Amino acid sequence: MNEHKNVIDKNSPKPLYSQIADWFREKIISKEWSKNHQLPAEEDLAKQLEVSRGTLRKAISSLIKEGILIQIQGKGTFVAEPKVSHPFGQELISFAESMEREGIQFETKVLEKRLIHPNASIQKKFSLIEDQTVLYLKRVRYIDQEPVILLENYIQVNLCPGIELVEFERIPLFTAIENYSKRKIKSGIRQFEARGLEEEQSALLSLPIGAPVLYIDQITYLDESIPVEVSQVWLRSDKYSMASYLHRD
Amino acid sequence: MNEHKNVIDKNSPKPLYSQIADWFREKIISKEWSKNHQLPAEEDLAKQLEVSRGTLRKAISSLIKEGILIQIQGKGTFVAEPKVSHPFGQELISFAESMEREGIQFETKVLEKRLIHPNASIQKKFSLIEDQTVLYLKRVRYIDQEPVILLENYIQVNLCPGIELVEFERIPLFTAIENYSKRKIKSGIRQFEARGLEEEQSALLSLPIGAPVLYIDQITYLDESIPVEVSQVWLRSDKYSMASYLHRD
DNA sequence: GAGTGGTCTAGACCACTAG
DNA sequence: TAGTGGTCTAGACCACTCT
Repeated sequence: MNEHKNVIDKNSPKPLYSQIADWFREKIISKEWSKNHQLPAEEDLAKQLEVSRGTLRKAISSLIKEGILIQIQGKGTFVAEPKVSHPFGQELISFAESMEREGIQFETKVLEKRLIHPNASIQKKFSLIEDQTVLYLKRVRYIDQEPVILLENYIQVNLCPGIELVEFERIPLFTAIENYSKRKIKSGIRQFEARGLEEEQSALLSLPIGAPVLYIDQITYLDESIPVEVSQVWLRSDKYSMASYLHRD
Repeated sequence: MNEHKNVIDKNSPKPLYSQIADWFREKIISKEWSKNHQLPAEEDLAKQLEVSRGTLRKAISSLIKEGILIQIQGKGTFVAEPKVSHPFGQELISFAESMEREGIQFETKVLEKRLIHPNASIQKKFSLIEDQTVLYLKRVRYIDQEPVILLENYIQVNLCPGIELVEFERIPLFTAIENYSKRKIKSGIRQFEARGLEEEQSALLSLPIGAPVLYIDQITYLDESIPVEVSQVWLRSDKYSMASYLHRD
């Protein structure tokens, strides 16, 4: 009768809508549901999954924001055609998480990792009043042996004690922050600019000085608008351009 | 008893949650609710507005995505501190709409407006098979007499007949598309890159050749994933950088 | 008319925060 | 313990699409 029962665990602390969304993503990534596939009607699907229609709709809604599903009133719910790579719908995911989700192979090289006193600009972003130390991280990401992303991160160590010991070659920064702070990352702001490469950066990204790159300034927050991480990212947009799905209410 | 009754019109075709969201925006923009102001509890507010808590939460949720409100479990709902300018939360709004909402004065100069046969790259984005004509628009936007944005738009005229007569100096493109197509714009995709200016563009934006600018490639869709407009935008990110609020579920 | 998604309701219980 | 948001339910009715 109920072939999907096993995928939903009502006793898990993870919300049902989130479990359902994960299950949809799997179906779609595995091509079990390929593009333009029509999903069962909401009412039927809700019955099969033994959840209310509202819960199901919350799951669908998050995938619409990611650009993975589309809904047309009177017709149905369909798997969207993939339009672009590297989408960052509304969901705050790190570059590493994004690449992993897309199945892109990459390597991370840690150039620097040390505790520093941040300059005034970083302090301001953290709303720091006292002169506290933060963990400074400088990394380059390679795809197919080519350098594509240069990242500088500043992490509030007092919010995640012990994080300075993490091997950031393998562990995604967001994972480490959530583990060591024992809290969840809640939101973030990304600001997009275009910049010409300076000498030091140009060597690291194998591009000439002055070459235009996407520059992203990011602040990541825990609950209650507590800033936990500030980063500056230089991105070769010839190799990895970023895209956003937008919707009009 | 009920001081807010007048703001919600249950007979309007506009959904209640959307009316409530507009009402919140007004309260916040007018500073009646200033930053860090705590909103009444959801249950109380729902009673005052004579709507269900679910409807109220849907309105709040859209403002959270825009970065205007934050919610903290156990504490309450608060007006967020403005963090950046030019946010494009989840909402698909045009550059003109965005600037208007922020109260930025700008001027638009139309450099070209004519029907053309688009090249292969544009045709592909429209998924056009036949060789149809589209309306080509080339505009520059000035803020404080300085050129800041260069826009090239390609509009499917057969979806919005008559749109070629619009005075685009005054009328926002999205408004014109919705009026002439008699349909609503539903979604869009923006792809961000960094590019160096070419000669012609550099003259229009008053920047040297090769200067890095934000390049945004956008496709706008009506219902059912019908592409109605394709645009290429060059943006002086020293004058107008774009920011996105992101949230983690 | 039958089938779909879009909106809305009125509850219920849980998780978290603070005094 | 009281107050807050977070999740979930089981319905209802409406708007739209297709035949």
